[in-house]
Amino acid sequence: MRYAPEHKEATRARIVAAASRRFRQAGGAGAGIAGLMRELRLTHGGFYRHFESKDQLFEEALAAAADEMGALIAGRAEAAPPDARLRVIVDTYLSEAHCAHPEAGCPLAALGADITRLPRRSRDACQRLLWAYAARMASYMPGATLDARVERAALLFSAMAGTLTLARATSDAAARRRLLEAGRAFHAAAAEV
Amino acid sequence: MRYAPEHKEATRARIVAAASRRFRQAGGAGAGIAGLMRELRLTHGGFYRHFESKDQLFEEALAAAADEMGALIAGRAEAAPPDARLRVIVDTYLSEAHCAHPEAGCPLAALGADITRLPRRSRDACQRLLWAYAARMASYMPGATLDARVERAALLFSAMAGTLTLARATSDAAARRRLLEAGRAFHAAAAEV
DNA sequence: TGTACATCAGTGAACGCGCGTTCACTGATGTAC
DNA sequence: TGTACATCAGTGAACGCGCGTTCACTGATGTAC
Repeated sequence: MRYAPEHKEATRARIVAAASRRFRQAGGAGAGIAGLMRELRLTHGGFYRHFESKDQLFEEALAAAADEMGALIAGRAEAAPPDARLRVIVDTYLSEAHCAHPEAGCPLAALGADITRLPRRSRDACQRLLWAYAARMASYMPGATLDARVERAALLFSAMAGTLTLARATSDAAARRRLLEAGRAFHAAAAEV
Repeated sequence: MRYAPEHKEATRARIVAAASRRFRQAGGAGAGIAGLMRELRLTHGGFYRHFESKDQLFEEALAAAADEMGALIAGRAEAAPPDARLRVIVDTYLSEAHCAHPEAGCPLAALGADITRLPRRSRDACQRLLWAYAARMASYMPGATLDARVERAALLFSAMAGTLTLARATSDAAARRRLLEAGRAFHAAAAEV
């Protein structure tokens, strides 16, 4: 059947949004096209009217995740007084909520290792998205030059992503809470120089 | 045919060693039983004489990787004067060699995200291995109590694992080198308190 | 205004493929008598 | 000492399954005449 002209775009956006969640939840290999389309009450055959390949979807899902996470962090930071922003960023990133919900969280923590294993072409695209995400966070970082602030953002966020991953792998709830709490102090101190 | 009594143990060890490399290289989902056994010039059917499941192999491969990495870091640290050990650890971990060879490197950086997605039973076992790896590194960390040193090791190594993952995802060689170099300074400073 | 045709998002069966796992079998050696 | 049998690491075909991808088809709407 024929649909309204904005219909296709809306479906495409729904696919990207759902994929963004599912990839972060289950990993690049763990989330499949069929299950994704079933969630949206569509059939898997239609997928290729919207995307050339699963890799292309992965890239767009990663972009959406980086946008979402960037907006969340920027929103929290902007709402705080300037001298509290770094601490708010660290506290938000290493919160129990973020730890418990990888599907709504940082793509570097959830998908970083997957990106290292992508074919060259996709890895290049994903890498650019990751660094754009760091660049967006640069304005909240200390540093004399923009380059120094971007570098600082890349270091702080990658470091926090590692600690968040260890926390997510830690099944004991008390140990996980302790690690996150210690991580907030550790990374806040590291971020300040 | 019948084999010498030590033969089975030797084959098992070869499987674990190869799996440890392959999992770190390709990820938990990317490395399969058939390819692994083919590398060892065995057939995949024989695998189940040695292991109950792929998950069990993953646990043992992770243990082997943690042992290997722990021994490498401890060896480098022990060879350095006491007050240089932290810096040697950070320089070794964030070296270009470690970045270029995930298959011989830190299991937290290569497999951390995979561990968060394991079924509960396996995740518990893997989590214990990760924390034992941190505990082994604790003796080189500053801190008043053993708990504080273990926590510091967990924070430093998880943080460095995140930065290493970002470096591995960064396809531009110059940017990767810069990130690793800046990372060595950043994490060395963070580790010292 | 009515009719014929083009469009194209979505359908659902089918493709080949590799996965983890199972199983009947092989055959050299060790053990029992 | 010779013979019959048990052992068991490794073989290779087969299991069902889900994967990414392709494709002939559907059918409501828009367009051309």
